[in-house]
Amino acid sequence: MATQGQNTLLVAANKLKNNKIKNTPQRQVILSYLMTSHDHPSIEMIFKYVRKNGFSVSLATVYNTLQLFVDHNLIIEIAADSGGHMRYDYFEIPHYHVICVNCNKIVDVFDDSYKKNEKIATVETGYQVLNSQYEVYGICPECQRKIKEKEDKI
Amino acid sequence: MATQGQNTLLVAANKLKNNKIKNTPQRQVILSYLMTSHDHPSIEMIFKYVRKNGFSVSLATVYNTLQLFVDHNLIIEIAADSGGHMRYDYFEIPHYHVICVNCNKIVDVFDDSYKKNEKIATVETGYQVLNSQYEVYGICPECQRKIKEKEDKI
DNA sequence: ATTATTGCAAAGGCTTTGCACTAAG
DNA sequence: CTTAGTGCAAAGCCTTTGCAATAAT
Repeated sequence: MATQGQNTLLVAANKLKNNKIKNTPQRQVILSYLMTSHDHPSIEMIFKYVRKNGFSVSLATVYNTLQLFVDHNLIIEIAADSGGHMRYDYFEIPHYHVICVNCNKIVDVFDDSYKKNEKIATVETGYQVLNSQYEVYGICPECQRKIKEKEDKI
Repeated sequence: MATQGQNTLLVAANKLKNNKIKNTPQRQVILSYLMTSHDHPSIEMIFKYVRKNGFSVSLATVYNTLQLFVDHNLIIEIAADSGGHMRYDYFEIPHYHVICVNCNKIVDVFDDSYKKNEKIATVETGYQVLNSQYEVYGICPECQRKIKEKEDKI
């Protein structure tokens, strides 16, 4: 988790301006974090990150800001991890998430073929489809190794 | 939401026995509800349903029981609806969910083609894939109608 | 100058926990 | 008979809310 560079803050500031969202330091930092990291952070991770980078924030502001970004379709909420926490992700390019059920690590797969199912869903249900999400659950390579080590000891 | 028939309770009881889960009235009713309804109920819906059918339950038991069923892969948790509540679904035949962002109504689509992406995910990430979920968000036909009526009035 | 955002602290709501009672195998 | 499940109430945790201070355009 590197310290926020000045330039990514400017990119975020521009994104806010384009979306007619009032610029505040908190919003810039939160958005730039979501844009540049692949952490898929939780509320708490975002809260800590902003403070670690020398900005003031309250949890209330983090909640407000994320809701605002979701409403503007800048980011998406990802289904709760196994601790029951929502995770957030900047969502410009369609992709899906592969989630480790052991350590909750989330990685992206940039393949939008899952979106094809939206057409089928429209026809089958009559719903006016707005978007869709695909999530894969499994065990990450690191946890596979750890589990194997444990088993070998027995 | 029809009253629970005796036979579906027996089916549920058998399912529990096959999974070596101790049979209790609460578990039978909850499982039979999930097996036969297409409600994709929330915790609260399940709680009310069980009491409405003349059985005693506490919320703690509902939470315990659902966790138990999830652990035994009898049911799945569906991502929170817009009220932030988890929804539960009996999951024997692969299918995905189409969720109304307005009224939270959930319908099934019995098409398992989304599962194909699991192979891609395995290759791309090295994760040992256990399962995957696909969710489509949109507006149900009924809400489309309601929204149209409102607009026509303006 | 005007309007929106921030942040604190308190309130709210959902979920979990501990423990005594009761039921299942 | 032994082990496990249920249910109540209390505790815990996350999220939301109200309002005064502050910052953005």
